Amino acid sequence: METENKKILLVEDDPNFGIVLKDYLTMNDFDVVLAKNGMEGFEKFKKDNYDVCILDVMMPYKDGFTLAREIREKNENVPIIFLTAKTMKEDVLKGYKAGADDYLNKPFDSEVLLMKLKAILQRKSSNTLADSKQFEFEIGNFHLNSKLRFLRYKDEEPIKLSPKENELLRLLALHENDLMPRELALTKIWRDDNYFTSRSMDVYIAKLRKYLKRDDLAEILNIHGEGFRLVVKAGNEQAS
Amino acid sequence: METENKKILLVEDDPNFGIVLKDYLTMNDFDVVLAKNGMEGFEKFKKDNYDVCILDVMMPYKDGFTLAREIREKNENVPIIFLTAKTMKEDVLKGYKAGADDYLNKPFDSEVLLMKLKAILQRKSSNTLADSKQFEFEIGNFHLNSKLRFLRYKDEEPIKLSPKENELLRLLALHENDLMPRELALTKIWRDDNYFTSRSMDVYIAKLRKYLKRDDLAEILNIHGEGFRLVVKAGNEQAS
DNA sequence: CATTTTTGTTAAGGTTAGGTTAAACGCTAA
DNA sequence: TTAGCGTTTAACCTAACCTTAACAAAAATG
Repeated sequence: METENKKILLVEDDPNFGIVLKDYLTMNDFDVVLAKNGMEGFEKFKKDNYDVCILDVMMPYKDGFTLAREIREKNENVPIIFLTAKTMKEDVLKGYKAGADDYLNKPFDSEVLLMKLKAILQRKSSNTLADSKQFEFEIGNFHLNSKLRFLRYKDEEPIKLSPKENELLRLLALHENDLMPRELALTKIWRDDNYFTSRSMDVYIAKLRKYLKRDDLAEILNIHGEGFRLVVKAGNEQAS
Repeated sequence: METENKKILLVEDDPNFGIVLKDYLTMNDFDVVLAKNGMEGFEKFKKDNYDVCILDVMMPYKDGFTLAREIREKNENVPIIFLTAKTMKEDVLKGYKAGADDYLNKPFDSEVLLMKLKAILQRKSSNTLADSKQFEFEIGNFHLNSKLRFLRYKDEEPIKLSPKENELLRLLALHENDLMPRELALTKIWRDDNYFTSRSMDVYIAKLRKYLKRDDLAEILNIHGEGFRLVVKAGNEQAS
C-alpha cells in the first residue's frame, strides 16, 4: 500500500507557534515543511509539490496575500488556507481574492483545522482516486474486464459474463494459484451459505470451466471440501 | 459565452432571514431555491441539480446534518456550506463529518459568504470543467453536436435530436467504451429512478440505436442490470 | 468394497430486464 | 381548435439470468 502522507507547506513567522503547529500536524500524519516568511515560503513552494498550503497573513517582508498570489501564478489548484490574526473582514475578503480556499482565525481550534484539511483534501483527491480497485486481470491468454463484465480470449470477440459468472471469476482471479474457499464465494456473492447456493455455485464453476477450456494455460481445480483454485501456468512470456 | 448562473439550494427555516439571504444572493447573480426545512430541502434537491447547498443547522423536523448526509448519499460532490448559530466546535466538527465543505457562523457577513461561494465554486469548476466543455463528440463516423442537438453522419444532412435523445447520447459519449450506469442517466436526465422512467429510457436507447445502425463502428451494448455501453471501434485510423 | 458425501454437468423452469413498436398523453403554437 | 412534437405508458416479445432437479462421477469414509 502506498499510503503517502499529504504534504503541507506551512508558512508562519512566529517560530513558537510555527513549531507547535508543525508538530501537531506531523503527529496527525502530514508531512510538514515549515517556512519562516513569505520569501522562504515561495522558495520552498517552487522546489516541491504540496497538497495544501497554510499561510499566515501577517508576516514580515512578504505577507500571506502576496505569497498566495505568487503561488497561484505557479499553480492554480493547490488549496490555500489563511491564518488571520482575528476576524478582520477586510483580510478575509482580501484572502479570498488572492485565491484562498479557506481561512481560519487565530486562535483557532486545532481539530477544526484538521477537519478543514480533511474536507479540502477529500475534494481534491476524489478525482484522482478513480482506478484504485482491481477490476482487470490477465488469466492465461484471457483478459477479464470485471467492470464491463467480459472475458476475451486473445483478440477474439469478448464473451459477455453474467453478474455471477463475473464475480466468481473475479474472486478466483484475486486468489490466482491459491485456494479460493467455497465459503468465501458463497458469503460474498451469494450472501448465504447453504446446500442450494452451494450447488448453484458448482453450476457456475462448470460454466467458467467451459469458457476457460480453450486455453491450456488456465484451469479451475477443485480442492475437495475446501474450495477451488484457479491455476494459471506461465505462458510464452516475451522478454519485450 | 454561456454564462448560466450558478444554482444554489438554500435551506433555512427562519422565513425572514431566508428571504433576505435569497434576495441578496439573487442580486449577486445566483439562482436560488429556498426550502423551509430539511424535508422540503431534500425533495427539492432530488428534483434538480445544484452547484452548492447552503444549509442551516438548526431546523425543525430534519436538521442540517441529517439533510447533509442524505444529500451526500445522492451526490458526493456538491459543495455543502453550513450555517451554524454560533461557534460551537461540536457543531463544526459534526458538520465536517457529515461531508461539509465549509461553515459560517451566524451572524455572518454577507460579503464573506459571497467570497466563500466563489472560492468553492472555483475549486469545483476546475474539476468539472473538463466535462462541462464537452459538447461535441466523434462517434465512429458520426459527429454529435450536443449544444445544437444534432447528429450528423459523415456529410449527410444532420439528424435533429430531441432533448432527451441528445442528453442520453451525450452521457453515453462521455463514457465512451465504458459503462454508463442506468442509474446515472435516470438521475441526471430523468431526475427520478423508477420503473417507468427506466422503461422510458429503454425507449430512447432504441431510438438512438436506430440512428447509429447505419454505422458499423458505433453501437450501444447493454450490460444486464448495470447500464449501457457505447462501443466505438477505431475506424480508418491514419498513422499521421 | 459398500456407502456416503461432495463435486461435475446438463437441462428445465421461472423470474426479471431489456428490445421494440405503437398508442396515449400533454404541451405549444398556429 | 387542431396539428405537431416530445415524451410517457402500454403491450408483447425475446434474451438474460439464476435456481433447482436429476443423474453421473469422484472422493472420502468406515
